Amino acid sequence: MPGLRERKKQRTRETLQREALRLIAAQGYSRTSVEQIAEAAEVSVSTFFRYFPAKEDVVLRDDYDPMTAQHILKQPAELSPLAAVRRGVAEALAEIYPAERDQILQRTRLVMTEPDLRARHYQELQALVTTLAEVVGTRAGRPAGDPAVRRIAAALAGVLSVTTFEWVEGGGAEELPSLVDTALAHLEAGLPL
Amino acid sequence: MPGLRERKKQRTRETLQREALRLIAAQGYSRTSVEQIAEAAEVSVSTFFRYFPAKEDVVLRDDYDPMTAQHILKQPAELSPLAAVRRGVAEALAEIYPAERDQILQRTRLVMTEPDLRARHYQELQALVTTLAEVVGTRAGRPAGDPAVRRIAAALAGVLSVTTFEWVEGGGAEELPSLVDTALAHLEAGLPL
Amino acid sequence: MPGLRERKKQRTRETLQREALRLIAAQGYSRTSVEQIAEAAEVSVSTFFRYFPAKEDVVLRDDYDPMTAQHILKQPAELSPLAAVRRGVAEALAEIYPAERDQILQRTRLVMTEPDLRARHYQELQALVTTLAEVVGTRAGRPAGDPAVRRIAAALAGVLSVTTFEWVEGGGAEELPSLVDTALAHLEAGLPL
Amino acid sequence: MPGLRERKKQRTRETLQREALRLIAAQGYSRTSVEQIAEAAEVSVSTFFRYFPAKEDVVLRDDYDPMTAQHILKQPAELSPLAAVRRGVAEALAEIYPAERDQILQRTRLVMTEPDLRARHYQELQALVTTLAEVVGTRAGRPAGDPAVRRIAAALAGVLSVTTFEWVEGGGAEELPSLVDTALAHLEAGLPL
DNA sequence: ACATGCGGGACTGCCCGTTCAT
DNA sequence: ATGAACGGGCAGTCCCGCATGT
Repeated sequence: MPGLRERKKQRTRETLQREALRLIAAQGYSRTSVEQIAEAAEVSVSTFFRYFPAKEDVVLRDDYDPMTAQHILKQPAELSPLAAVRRGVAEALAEIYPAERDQILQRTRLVMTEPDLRARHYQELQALVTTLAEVVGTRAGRPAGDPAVRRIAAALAGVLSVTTFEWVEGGGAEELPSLVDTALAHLEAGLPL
Repeated sequence: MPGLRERKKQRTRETLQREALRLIAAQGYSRTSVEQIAEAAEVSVSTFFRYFPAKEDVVLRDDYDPMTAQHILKQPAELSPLAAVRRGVAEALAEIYPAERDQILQRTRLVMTEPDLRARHYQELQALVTTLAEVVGTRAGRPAGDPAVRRIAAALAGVLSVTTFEWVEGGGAEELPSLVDTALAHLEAGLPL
Repeated sequence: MPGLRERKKQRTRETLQREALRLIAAQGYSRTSVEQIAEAAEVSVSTFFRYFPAKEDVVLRDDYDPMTAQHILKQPAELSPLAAVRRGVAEALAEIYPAERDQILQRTRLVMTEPDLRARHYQELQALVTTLAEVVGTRAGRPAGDPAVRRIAAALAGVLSVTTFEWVEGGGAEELPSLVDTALAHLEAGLPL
Repeated sequence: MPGLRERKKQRTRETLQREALRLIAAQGYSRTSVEQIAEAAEVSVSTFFRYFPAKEDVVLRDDYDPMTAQHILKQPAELSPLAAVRRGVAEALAEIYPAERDQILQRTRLVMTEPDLRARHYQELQALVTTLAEVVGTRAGRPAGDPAVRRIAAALAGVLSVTTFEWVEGGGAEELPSLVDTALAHLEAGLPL
C-alpha cells in the first residue's frame, strides 16, 4: 500500500495534467504558459518541472508502449514478426481503446497541430522503435541491435504513426483498431500498391 | 546569374554555417549560443534568425530530399514503388555521397547526440514521408493522401532513418550506399527475419 | 552629441538604479526581487539583466576606478608610488566626494550588511588591484604583472577597503578624505604601530 | 576520542568533499550541480546543505587561519607586528605545506577560475583580516578594531592573497613558502620599488 | 533525527515583434 | 527598404530555505 506521500504525488501529477489539458483545449498549447498551468493546479512552477521535465510531457505522457510490448510477447512463437505485432497491437488496443478513445483523439489532434509536440512525438516514435526491436528480437532469438530487426521495428513504427494520423484526419469516423489492422495487414503483404 | 546582393546573402549564410559548425565542434551544440555564433560571423542575432528560422537549422539545412525525389521520378514506370525508390535513392547517393560523406557523417553524429537536433530530425523525417508519398503517388496515379501510399512512404522513411543511424554507429566503416541498398532490398522482400 | 537612442538607454539605466535603491532602502536587499525592480522601472525582467548582468550590479555600478587612475598618472614622476597614489586619490575624492557623499555612504552601508554584495565588493577590489598595478607599473616603467608592483597594489587596495568600512562604521562622522589620507600616510610610513 | 556518531559524520563530510572535487575536476565547477554531488556521495541534497552551508564551501573549507594565528601569537614580543606575522606564517606553512601542497594548488586554481568561488574567496579574505587584526592587536595591547591595527591586517591579507595567485600562475614552479617570505619581507621594508 | 517535497528567486538562452538608422 | 538594435516573454536549470512527513 502506498504511503500518504506517494498518494499525494499521484494526485499532484493528475491535477497538473488535467488542468493543463483543460487550459490547452481552451487557449491552445503555445498560448498556455507553464506558469498558468502551475497556478491552476495550485503549485509552483518549479514543482511543475519536477513532475514533467518539459512542457510537452504534460501532454504526451502515457504508458502504452510497455503494455503493447507485453501483448506481443504473449503471441505464439510460430507467428512471423509482423503477424505477432499485428495481433499484439490489436489486443492492446482492445484493452485501452474503449475507455480512452476520446482522450487519445484529443491529444493526438494536439500533437499533429503544435510543432513542439510534433517534434516530441517523433522522439517518442524513436522509443517505440527501440521497444519493438527488443520485442521482435527476443521472439526471434536475435539481439535488438540487429539491423534487420531494427528495420522491421522502424517500418512498423512508421506505419503505425501514419495510421494514427489518418485516423485523426478522418475525424475518428473509422475506428482506430480497424485502421491499424488494415495497415499492418498491408505491411505484412509487402506493401503492394 | 545571381546579382551582387544575392551573392552577399549566400556568403553570409555560409559564414554563419561555417562558424556555427566550428564552435559546435569545439564546445558542443547546447553550450554554443546563437549569440556566440552571430558574433563569430560578425552579424547581429536578429540577422542569424533571418537566415535560419531556428538554431537547429544551421546544422540541419540541406537539399537532399527534392533531389532524391527527382531521381525516383525518373525511374521506368514498370518498376514497383519500392523498387523505384531503391534505385532512385541509389542514384541520388551516387551523386551526393562522394563529395559530402564526411560532412554528413559529422552532422548526423551531432543529430544523434543532441536531443534538440534529434527532435528536429524527426520533423524532417515527416517531411521526407510527405515527399515520398507525393512521388510514389504520382508514379502510381494515386493521390499523395491515399493511406496505402502514405504507409509505403512511412515505412521507407523509417527504414532509411534507422539505416543512417546504423551507418554512424558503425563509425562509417561500411559505406552508406551499400547499407541503404541492403536495407531497401530487405523491405522489398517483405522484411523477412 | 549622443543620439536619441543613447539617451534613452541612459535614462533606462538610471531609472532602474534609482528604483532599485529606493526599494532596497525600504525593504532590504534580499527581500527585494529583480521582478519588483523591473516592475517599478516599467521594464521587463530580461531588460533588467541586459543592463545589469547580475542583481548586485545595480547597487555596485560606478566609475570611480578609472577616474582615480587618471589622477594618479598625472602626479609628478619623482614621487614614490605610495606618495603618488596618496595624492591622486586625494584629488579624485575632491572631485567626487562633495556631490556624491550621501549616496556612497548609503551604498557602502548596504555592501557591508548584505553578504551577496559583500562578496561582489571583494571582486571589485580585485579589479582595483589590477587598475592600481597598471598605474603603478606604468609610472615605474615596470609591467603590471611584476610581483612587487602587484604587492603594492594589493596592500593599497586592502588599506583603502578597510578605511572605507571604518568611515561607514563611524557613521560618517569623520570625513572619508581625511581618513583615507591618514591611512595612506600610515602605509607610506611602513605601517608602524 | 570521537564517538561512533562523530566518526560517521566525518566520513560523510569527506565523502562529499572527495566526490565533489572529483566531479568538478571532470566537468568544471559550474557544470557540476549539488544534486550530482549528493547523488555521488549517496546522500540527499538537504544533507549536503547540512554539512556545507553553500555549494562553494565544499571546495573552500579549510582550517588554516586559526592555526596560523597560533603560530603568530607564539612569536617573541619584541618583534614588530609585520616581523611576527612573517615568522608565524612561515612556521604555519612549514607545518601544512609539505603534505597538502598539491591539494592547495588544485583548489586555488579553481578559485581563480570560477567566478563564484572567487567571490567567496574574497569573503574569506575578510575573515583573515579580522583574524590578523585580533592577533596583531593582542600582541600590541590594542583593540582589534583600532584603525591602525586593521590597516596592517588588511595590507597583509592583500599581499598574501596576491602572492598565492602569483604562485598558482607560475604553475607552482617556485614554492609558496619562499614566495610568501619574499613578499612579507617586501612589505616589512615599506614596499619600495 | 533525517530525508523528502515544495516554493521561490536568480539567471540563461531562444525567439519574436517593433522601432530606429541607413 | 534593408539591416541592426532593443525590449519582451517564456522555458528551463540551479541554489537554497522552510515545512512536512517517516
